[in-house]
Order: sequence, then structure tokens, then C-alpha cells
Amino acid sequence: MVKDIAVARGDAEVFMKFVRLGYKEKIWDHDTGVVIIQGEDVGVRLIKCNMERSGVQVMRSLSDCDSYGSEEEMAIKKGPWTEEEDSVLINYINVHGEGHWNSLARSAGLKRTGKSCRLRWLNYLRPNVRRGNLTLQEQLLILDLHSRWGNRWSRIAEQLPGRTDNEIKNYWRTRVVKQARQLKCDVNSKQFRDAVRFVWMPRLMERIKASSGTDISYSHDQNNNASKAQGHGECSSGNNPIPTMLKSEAVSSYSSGVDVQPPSVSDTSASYNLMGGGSWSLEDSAVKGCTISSSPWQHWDYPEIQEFEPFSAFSDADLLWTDENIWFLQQQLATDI
DNA sequence: AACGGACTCAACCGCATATTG
DNA sequence: CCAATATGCGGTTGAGTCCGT
Repeated sequence: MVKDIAVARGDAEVFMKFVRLGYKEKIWDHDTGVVIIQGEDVGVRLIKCNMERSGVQVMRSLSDCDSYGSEEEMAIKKGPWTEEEDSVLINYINVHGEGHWNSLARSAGLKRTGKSCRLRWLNYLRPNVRRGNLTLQEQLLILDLHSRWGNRWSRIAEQLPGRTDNEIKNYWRTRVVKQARQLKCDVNSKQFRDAVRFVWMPRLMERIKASSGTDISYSHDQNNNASKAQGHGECSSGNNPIPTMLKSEAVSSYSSGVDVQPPSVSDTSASYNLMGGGSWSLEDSAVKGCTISSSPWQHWDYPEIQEFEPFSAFSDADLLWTDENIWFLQQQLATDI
């Protein structure tokens, strides 16, 4: 049986739909000409195609036609991406740009859904994706932003250039939720949020301060080599990229856990130049002067400085944790972070 | 060495929203 | 305006790895 199909210019979606349905009718694009294919019981064959005028790129060769017509070959692949798939996706995006993920997946010859391609690109393959452990500053920022925005992972990720929402979400679940679980309380409970505010975050600040002046090597993966290795089961450098803090004076006010005197919201403003060349500072009564130099990083200015109120959650120091619980949390954090 | 539980994180799923025809 | 489709987001899963016994 022979099926003739004509497909309008560039309409790969319609094209494939008719191929799958074994459609026989002819569809004409009067403006730009048509692509006509001839189908058989198994597979289809391109018999006429004005490629220049039609702009149909999905059919790059007769073999493509065959593969698209095969039920078996049309199966969507799932699971881990192979290096070959990665390179196909990267090369395609380098040439054609990103977006239009469904048609991209087909045009590139990937047997993946558009969503899968998008996710792979955004979370792993795109340039400037940072790999490796979250720095102390990043952890602190995540805790702080989550306290005000909740599970708005993509929004939080926007404030940590190179980090993905998926990565931050994973951090939250594996580290923070785990902590709550160990303390036998709900991660959203006031008790736990207070513990984060008055114990965890101050401790992070202390650790950031403690790293001041130490010679910490930080190998920023400019070429994303580590990320590629990690994606295929190999581990990248386990070094935690901790930038050097140059100045920190007021941090100590957070160091005593429940004895913290929260800064007022009114004198709060922030400038997280976290990805600096670069500094990271909190113009806040309690942390003012905390500046972290991290020259290998890309410069980044906190984009929502107007609305951002760092540590505004400290406005009410009514932590209900017992000394025992606080001690326990601190012990956990000492080994966990 | 073998086993099993815990952990990590890439990837998938379902849903909501945006865009397109 | 509406329906279909694409995109984006947050929640969840599960394969691979680590680590203690």
C-alpha cells in the first residue's frame, strides 16, 4: 500500500502526526510548496521535497523517513542520557538555539520528549552550570531565601547563578528535611524554622567567618568538564568550593544560638554579590561588613535588592527549642554541613 | 567479601500556566 | 474566544553509590 502525504512548510509536528496515522490525503501549502512523501506499510519514503522552499528540516534523509515510520524506532527513550545523546543535543542547540523543545527533539533525531531535552539542557548541559557541593554562602542563601519564599525553587535558583532549581531542591530534601526528620519535627514547623534561623544559619555564618584568611583552593570548572564526568557516573572533584571571606566582624552576634538579638527589619538591606569577582555582603545590622571575596566567580548582583530583606525572619526571637534540642541540632550540623 | 540500609541526584511525572493557531 | 500544544515548576522516584556491619 502506498500513501501519499504532503506536508506544509516546516510543519514537522503535523508531518509526523500524519506519518504515524498512515494518512493518505494530500495537504498543500499554497504559499511555499509542499513536501510529499510516499508511505508503505512499514516506513515511509520521501518522494518529493522542495527542501529549499519548504524549510522542512525534520526529514534530513531517507533513512530518517524510515526510522520515523517505524513503530519501534518511534519509542520514546527514558532514563539516563548517553554521551552521544548529550553531544547531539549540545550540537543541535549550538546551531539552532534552544526552545521549541518538542520539535527540537525530533529534528535533532533524539528519541526523547521535549521536556526531557529541556531538562537535560537546563540542569546539566548548558554552559555555566556549576557542579559540586554548595558553598557555605550558597547554603546560607538557600536557607534564607527559603524562609521567605518557601518551595519556590526556580526563584531561589535565580539568585544562585549556575545552580539549578533541581539542585537546590535536592539539597533541601537531602540536608534540610533530613535534619528536621532527625529532630522529629515537621520541616515547616515553627520550631524547626526557628532552629534554622537561630542555630543553623548563625552557625553557617560562623563557619564562613572561620574560613576567613585560610588558603582555600577553588577550582571553578570553567569548561564544565567535571559536570560531564559526573553525568556519566564519575565523580568530579570533591573539594567544596569555599571562597575566602575577607572581612567579617558582626557575624559573632549570631554565634550564640538562642542568645541572638535579631536585627530590626528597618535597617536591613542586602547585596549578595555572591558570584563575585566579587563580594558578598549583607548590609545588615548583624552582619554588616561581611564581605566574601571570590574572584574566580562570575560577578553577580542580587537582582531584587529592593524587596529583599535578609534575615527578616529574625525579627522575633521566640525560639522554643530546649537546650537539649539545640545541642543536638548543633551536633548534627557540625558533622552534616 | 557480602549484604543491606542510607544517601545522592538525574530524570520522570502531573499539573498549572503560557503560547499558538 | 477557544482548544490544542508547549513550557515551566514542584513533587517524587529509582538507579547508582557509599558506608557500616
